[in-house]
Amino acid sequence: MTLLNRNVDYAARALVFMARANKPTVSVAQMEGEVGVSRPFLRKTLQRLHKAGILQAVKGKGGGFALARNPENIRLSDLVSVLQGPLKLNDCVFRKQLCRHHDACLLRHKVSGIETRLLAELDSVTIKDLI
Amino acid sequence: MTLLNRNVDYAARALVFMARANKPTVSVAQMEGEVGVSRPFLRKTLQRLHKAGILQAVKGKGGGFALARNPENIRLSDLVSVLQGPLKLNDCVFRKQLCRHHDACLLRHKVSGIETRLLAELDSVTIKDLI
DNA sequence: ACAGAATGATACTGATAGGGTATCATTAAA
DNA sequence: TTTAATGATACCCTATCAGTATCATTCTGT
Ligand code: FES
Ligand code: FES
Repeated sequence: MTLLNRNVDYAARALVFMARANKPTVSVAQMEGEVGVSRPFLRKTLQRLHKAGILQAVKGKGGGFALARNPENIRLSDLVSVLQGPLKLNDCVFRKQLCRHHDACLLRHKVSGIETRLLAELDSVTIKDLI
Repeated sequence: MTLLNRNVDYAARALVFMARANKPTVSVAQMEGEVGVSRPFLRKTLQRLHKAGILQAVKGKGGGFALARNPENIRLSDLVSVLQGPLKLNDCVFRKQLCRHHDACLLRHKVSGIETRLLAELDSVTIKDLI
């Protein structure tokens, strides 16, 4: 199991770079070196964050990306939910009816609690924390 | 991201079933109904747990599987590490050199802390808790 | 007007992991 | 010797991960 996939990894580094840059926009070309991933791939990732409202984008010459919110308002959980999709609960939690005694199931409750606390941890880390 | 895959899900149910059964061994045929998965698949899963020393196995007629340890000594983290492999850290944590400032990296430390606490949670749940 | 630099959108590819089936060998009880 | 069980492999299909390629669009500077 991988907690964070590469997209989240790259995105976090790129966003930290942007937060530090103190410029209206930063182009992918300027970031690729520091982030350590090819330009087209990083671009696709940042486009997804743009669609999700986490980044602003300016097209055309001199354009690029910028944080759409203050760094302290962009959370690791935001990146995860956009780039890895929502945290899927364990199957019996998700698809009810998989086993009987669904409501009383202790595994379900334990796992649900663990996932809630994991999400809270991902929520508690912001881009500002990483600068 | 899925915290627990189906193998872990099925295995947990099967192990709880065995713990409750109070018999020397339980065959896969006896479990498949309660666990809700096909016999060959459940069998493969339990064989892996046997290889890992978590289950005992008795071949031949009347045979089956049994817990190799007391239920309070079999942890959710055991099932996860056998059936999902070890928790892989985020890429930059794992493959050093991916980005510079590796030692000082805050993302790395944050994620590492989150993963440690997640593992501790998986460690704290035993089969006994689920009976 | 035009060239160049940037993102938007989409399609494609290859590798890996998840989820599952099928088959044959081996063991032991009845 | 039949039958019921696990041991060990070899497959298969599908989805996700990771990355590339291409063309369209928009904006700036000359
Ligand atoms: S609800 Fe299915 S394992 Fe608990
Ligand atoms: S060590 Fe690579 S992102 Fe921190």
